[in-house]
Amino acid sequence: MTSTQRADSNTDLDVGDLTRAIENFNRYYIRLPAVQKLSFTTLSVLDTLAVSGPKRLTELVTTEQISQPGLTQLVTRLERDGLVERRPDPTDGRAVLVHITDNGRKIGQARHEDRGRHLIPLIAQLTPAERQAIAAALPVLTRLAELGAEAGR
Amino acid sequence: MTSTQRADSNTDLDVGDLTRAIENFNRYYIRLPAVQKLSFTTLSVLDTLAVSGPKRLTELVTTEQISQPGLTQLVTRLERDGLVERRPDPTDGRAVLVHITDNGRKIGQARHEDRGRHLIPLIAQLTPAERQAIAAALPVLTRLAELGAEAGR
DNA sequence: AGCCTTATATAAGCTCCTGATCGATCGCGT
DNA sequence: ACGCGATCGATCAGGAGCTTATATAAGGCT
Repeated sequence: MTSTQRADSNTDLDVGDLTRAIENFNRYYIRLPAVQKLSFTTLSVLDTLAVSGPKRLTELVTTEQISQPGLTQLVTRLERDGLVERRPDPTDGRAVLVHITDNGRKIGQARHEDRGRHLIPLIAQLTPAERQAIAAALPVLTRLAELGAEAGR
Repeated sequence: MTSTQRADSNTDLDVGDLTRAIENFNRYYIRLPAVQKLSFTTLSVLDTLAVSGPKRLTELVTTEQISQPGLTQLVTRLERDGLVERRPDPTDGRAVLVHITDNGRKIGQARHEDRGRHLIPLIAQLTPAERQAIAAALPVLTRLAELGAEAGR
């Protein structure tokens, strides 16, 4: 296990170490049994709407990795299931604003809480120092994600 | 945003904070543009084989979230594309051992390296202290994943 | 008004998944 | 050694969800 990429020569954070750790963790985390079987794209759209508020279809197309017709169909299914609502955009007669409903929000929350429930017994097995290390890193991880989101625009 | 679940009353690591940070990061990380369009399941199987070595179909069925017929078909496609090989299990005439090929390994490696490449400029924007915090947490994150993998058995 | 552009919807076709079922092989009890 | 239930993997029919190509409708410029 040797690391090949260095972000900066005078730091001890190795990119290879980071991606490896993230992927190790996700290998476990992502495969946690799903409460409700929903496709990755579906969850991604609901998550985006929950975080960023109502969006046009075209806006969603740019953030989600799906074609525009695919998204139209997905939103139709989500609307049928009562997870989102289509509302006309008052400022543009062509556009549609997709709003998440309370039920739609619950989907993401339930998954979030369920995953938390799985992690509790694992965290209990860590030493206080280990818990401290993770806790200290979390804000930075979020900041990294924000930097990434900005870079993507 | 208040946290509701505490793993332990005398630690500062909150489960809600952890899942939220992980999900924030993944929201960015998972949506990095894919070099090659492959389904989530496909990548998951290749990853499992790369990490754990040759496996029976039935073993894979338990770790991947897919049905047995679905896996048989997936392995058939992967074999057609030269990413895995089916070999008979010498100890069991019914079983088949799925081996990953060099080309199959390259898929995961390419994605891994590509994601690292995306992270480098982000990491460069962090302060040394922030980098330090992440670096210190990585081994713990990996340990958490290991604990989770054990608990899942 | 005419025409190009933008936003969404529809249509046809393909890929990949699921449940049901089948043939082959294993391992165990007698 | 034989028979029988259990296990392993494959096949098949059907369906969900994606893609590309194209249609419809509204915006906006000249």
